[in-house]
Amino acid sequence: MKRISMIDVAKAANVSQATVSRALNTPSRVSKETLEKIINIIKETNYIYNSAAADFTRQKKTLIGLIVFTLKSSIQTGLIDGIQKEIEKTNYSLIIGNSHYDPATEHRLIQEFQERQLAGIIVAESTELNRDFLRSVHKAGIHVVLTWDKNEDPVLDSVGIDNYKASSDMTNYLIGLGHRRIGFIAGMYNKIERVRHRFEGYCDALKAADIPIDHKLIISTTPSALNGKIAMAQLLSHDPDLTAVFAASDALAFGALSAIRDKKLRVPEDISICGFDDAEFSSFCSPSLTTIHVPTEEMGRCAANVIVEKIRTGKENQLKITLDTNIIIRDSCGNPPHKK
Amino acid sequence: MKRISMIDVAKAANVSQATVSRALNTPSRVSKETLEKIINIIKETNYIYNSAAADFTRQKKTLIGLIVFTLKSSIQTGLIDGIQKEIEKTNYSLIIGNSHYDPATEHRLIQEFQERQLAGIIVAESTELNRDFLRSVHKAGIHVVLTWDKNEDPVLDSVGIDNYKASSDMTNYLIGLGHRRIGFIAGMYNKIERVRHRFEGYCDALKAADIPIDHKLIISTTPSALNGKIAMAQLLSHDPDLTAVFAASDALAFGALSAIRDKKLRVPEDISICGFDDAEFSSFCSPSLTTIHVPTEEMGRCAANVIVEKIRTGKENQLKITLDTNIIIRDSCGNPPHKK
DNA sequence: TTGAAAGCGATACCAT
DNA sequence: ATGGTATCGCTTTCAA
Repeated sequence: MKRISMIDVAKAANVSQATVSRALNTPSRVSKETLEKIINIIKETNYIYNSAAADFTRQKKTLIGLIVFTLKSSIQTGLIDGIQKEIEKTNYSLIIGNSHYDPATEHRLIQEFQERQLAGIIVAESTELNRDFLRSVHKAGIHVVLTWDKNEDPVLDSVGIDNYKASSDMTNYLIGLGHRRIGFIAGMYNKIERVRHRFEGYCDALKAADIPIDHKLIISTTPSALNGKIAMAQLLSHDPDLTAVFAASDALAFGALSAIRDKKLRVPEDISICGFDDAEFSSFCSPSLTTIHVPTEEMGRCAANVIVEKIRTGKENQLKITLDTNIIIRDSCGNPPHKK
Repeated sequence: MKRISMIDVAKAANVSQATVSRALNTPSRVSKETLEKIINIIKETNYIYNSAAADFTRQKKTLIGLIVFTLKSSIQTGLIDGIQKEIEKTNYSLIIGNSHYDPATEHRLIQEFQERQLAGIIVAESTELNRDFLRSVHKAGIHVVLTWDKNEDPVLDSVGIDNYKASSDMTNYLIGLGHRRIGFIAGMYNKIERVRHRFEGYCDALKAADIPIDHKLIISTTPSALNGKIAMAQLLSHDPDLTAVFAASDALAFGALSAIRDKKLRVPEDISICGFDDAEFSSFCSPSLTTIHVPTEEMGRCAANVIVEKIRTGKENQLKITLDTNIIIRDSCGNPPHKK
């Protein structure tokens, strides 16, 4: 049993294939009777329109690709959700690739997306290693939007937040509370630009306050509650003078809280903790977490809108959008304990 | 500037297009010199292989669709991550649709996927309303795998867990601890099959223990920490006799813990709480959460493998796979307090 | 309003 | 090992 195609419908309706195509795409350009006849035949025959063939003929895909580092994070999920919500309003669909923090995988995904002739690619955090490649893809006519970080790329569009500033603001907040020995737990800042910017924000804020940077207080790890707990336990056992820790993601901060409880210390009386992201759980944990709110969903929506707009208009102007973040003060930070 | 196509490469290399195609797909069937020549030309000309056109010609797509109810849940994320990890080992790509709990949207997505000629569709929780449609899609040659629930569908494959049994086991555990007034907070069991099965498991366990079902103790809401908190606050203010609450998702349970803290009650001394899912945060919150471990990632991997296998072999045998769940006992459940 | 026909970019069968 | 060519299912110009 062969699959029914447009030509079969045309024959059955005694019209040309062109007319069937018009009936489906621009019904206003077909007479009422013909339209009705065609619609009926389609129903009778269970004809399924082949949008893949249409894309092929039109020489343009209706797919947009998204590349993320990981899917296991509420933060990425918020972004994806936002992107999805905007994309689904259009006739585009979203195709997702996961690079697992690996530049080579990311490269492969970009190439694959290019070969699939996608209309556009949103990259949540490309490593700088692939920037040249992305620029060449962009030059070849596929729209590219970088997201997550306020980005200096001279060619590519970007939609992100100012990770550096948010991080330095938060560090200053801790300094303002009186802390001098402030630990820092973060993702892999050697690999991920936005995390590096957070790290730089932390360092520069300390420098500006004449606090020396102590590398024993800095831990880089894969962001997860478990790793946050491990990192915090390590800091606590090595550094009795520590009075505050800035965890550059809420998942890490959440795990850190658990390590502190295990040591029978109190937050914020004995030690202050703050996070970065404003994940859903952060306002419900105990104590609730002081953190930086990141508008992940809005960021996703914005990135999606930018790329759809670019695809539709074909404009070449570069767009750089930076969304605001702000410190959400809750219960996990306070003044440092008095020296014993 | 026109895009370079295979025919251009062929001309430049003084061979036929067929040879270029062979060079790319089955290099062993091309002489060494020819192959080399072609490779060079490709590099020089920056030719990009058009896999969309190849899919079209071959009459089969290399895309697999996934439909989820929501992306905002670590549970869905685990599933997606698992699917992704297996899919990316193959030459298929994953395209994601979000139905937002809406059957009509789900219907639209299924249709869209069918029109895109996808090789297969994984549906994380279709509403039963769309089962007929899915069966027709399956009949039309697109492989379909249902996931999340042990499923009785007579035609479609499924990979899931036994939500009913897990839920009744957990309820029995609470009953075994001595609880008689057990609240239940869950997602929308009227709309989602797996949640309904959890609800039925709870009800049947109570019945079996001769505990009457009290609808004032049952709340249905959208799963999130916030809603869990709201629901728990409501239960606490209406029902002073309540000694335990079974939240049918960890996010709800997490919010419930927060509501209990606000009332200055202790867990588990005053009230026991258990969840469902075993989300990452559940072992790090305070108290750590007794819950049901769901192998989301494995479920995703398994669903992906099933669909890829079906696509490749074209086999028609129906597969029903049920993965095991188990109760993870942590610190949030205990015996009920003594009657005052 | 409708039809005829070219074309999109590859694959794959059949020859040579 | 290589080439010629029909073909996939649709869109789109040009004519009628």
